[in-house]
Amino acid sequence: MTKIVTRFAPSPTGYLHIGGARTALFNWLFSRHHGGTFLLRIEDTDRERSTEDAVQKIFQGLKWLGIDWDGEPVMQFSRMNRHAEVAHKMLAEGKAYHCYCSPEELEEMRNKAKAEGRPMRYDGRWRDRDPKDAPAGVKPVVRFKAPQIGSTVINDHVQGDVTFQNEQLDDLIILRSDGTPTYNLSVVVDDHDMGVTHIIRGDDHLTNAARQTQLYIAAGFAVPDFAHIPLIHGSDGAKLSKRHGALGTEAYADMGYLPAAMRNYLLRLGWSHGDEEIISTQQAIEWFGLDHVGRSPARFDFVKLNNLNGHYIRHTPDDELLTAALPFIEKKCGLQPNQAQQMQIKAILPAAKERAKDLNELAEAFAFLFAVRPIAPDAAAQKHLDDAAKARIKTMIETLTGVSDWTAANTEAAIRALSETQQVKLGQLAQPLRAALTGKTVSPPIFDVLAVLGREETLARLADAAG
RNA sequence: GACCCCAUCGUCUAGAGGCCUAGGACGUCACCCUUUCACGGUGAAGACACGGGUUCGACUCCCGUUGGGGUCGCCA
Repeated sequence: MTKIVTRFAPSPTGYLHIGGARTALFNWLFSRHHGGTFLLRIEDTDRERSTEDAVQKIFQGLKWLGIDWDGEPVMQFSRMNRHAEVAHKMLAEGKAYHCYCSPEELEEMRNKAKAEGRPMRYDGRWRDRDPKDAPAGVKPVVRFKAPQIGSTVINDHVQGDVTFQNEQLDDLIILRSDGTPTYNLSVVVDDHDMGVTHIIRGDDHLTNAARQTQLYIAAGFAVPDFAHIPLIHGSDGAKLSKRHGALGTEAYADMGYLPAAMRNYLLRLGWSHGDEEIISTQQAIEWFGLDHVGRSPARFDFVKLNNLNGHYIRHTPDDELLTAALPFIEKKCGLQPNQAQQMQIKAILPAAKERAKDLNELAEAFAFLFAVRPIAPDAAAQKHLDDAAKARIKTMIETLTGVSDWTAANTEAAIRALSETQQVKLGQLAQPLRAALTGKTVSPPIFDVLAVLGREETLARLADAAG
């Protein structure tokens, strides 16, 4: 059995978007499952649109997701000469030819085809023409002499056998008039030279697969295995746009998603293993295969991502979670927590992480710790601070002042006792307490809040609220 | 428009002719837990797009219709 080689081949024209991330994940998982190799190739042949910044973003995005690649990334542009070499060989073998059509002529062909309701097909006017007819001063492109009869079939691991009639495919340009290779040629040559055995990529390349198959055959290369995975759609079923989540991975990092959650979400989008939902990366490597990749497009759903992210936040060990949350805490709380402050955060982290769907929410849960007195209650909290509540707070101050050993258990016991003697429900004491101490109606368990705030700060905040 | 692909609860999906009274997860609703919000627990509503075949028997196979998507560049 030959060693499996997969690759991810993005073009560096923007960020690593979510669809690309999933493609990379599938390739990575597939190669890791088979103990194979996963290569990275940057398709930077479009000099106009490719940027170094985008290359770095792709690297960072993959690293964030925890996807590592084998060896150095291949920069496609640097292999231009080799691509051209293959084209020239085809030319010499009569498998390709010079075409002297001007862009205007092509445009005309396109318009005519459109007007007649036909798809644009190059009509092959230079295919068998004598090179002596070449107009002077026109630099020709090189076109591939594609088979005109018969059919080309892709044995796709996801889509099954897909047959294209060769007459549907025209003679594509493999070398531009300036001598540079075009996409389909470059991809074929690179995938062959890199020894890629399995090409796993988006469904949008399915027609390219047919053209590329013809190229593989003409070049005398072995045709690799294909797996065209369905595209990811937006929540409305339409093409994934930015507002749907077609963002770069760094945007997801900023939104406070954990890489593990993202991996799990992306994995389940188009792939399944029975009823399994929470799947560790280790497990994914063990289970992943092309046979359970779905054939229909999936919609990107933030709600489910949030649920998964919440799960991973809850199950991340405190120390690890704190490290991940620190940048968010700095942003939300406006400070870099010192040692003592980190201790405070850690004290309520177990309670806070039960409540957060992302790292931003988690960080917000700590904001009350560092709020400066007097605390400004939000509108909802304000409602719990009416005159009756203030009176109760005054009583609670007296009660709490009597607590000698300031622990959550002791303050709770004191307040519970008070609720009984005063004949009020615990909630009527707890909510004003929460509002006065955190300025919010939602917080970690209130006696944990008292404990972490400490006696002095608690009493001071209560005094502020009592007016 | 031509070619190609797809079609199970709102969403992600299980399902390889009888195991399906169609399962799980998210979401929704109800109840329980409870100092808030969460978490957790229990339960409910909720789908095989439609029409023809094939078969003793179709969610599963075939054909068509409808709907959705992709591709039609000297971009990748």
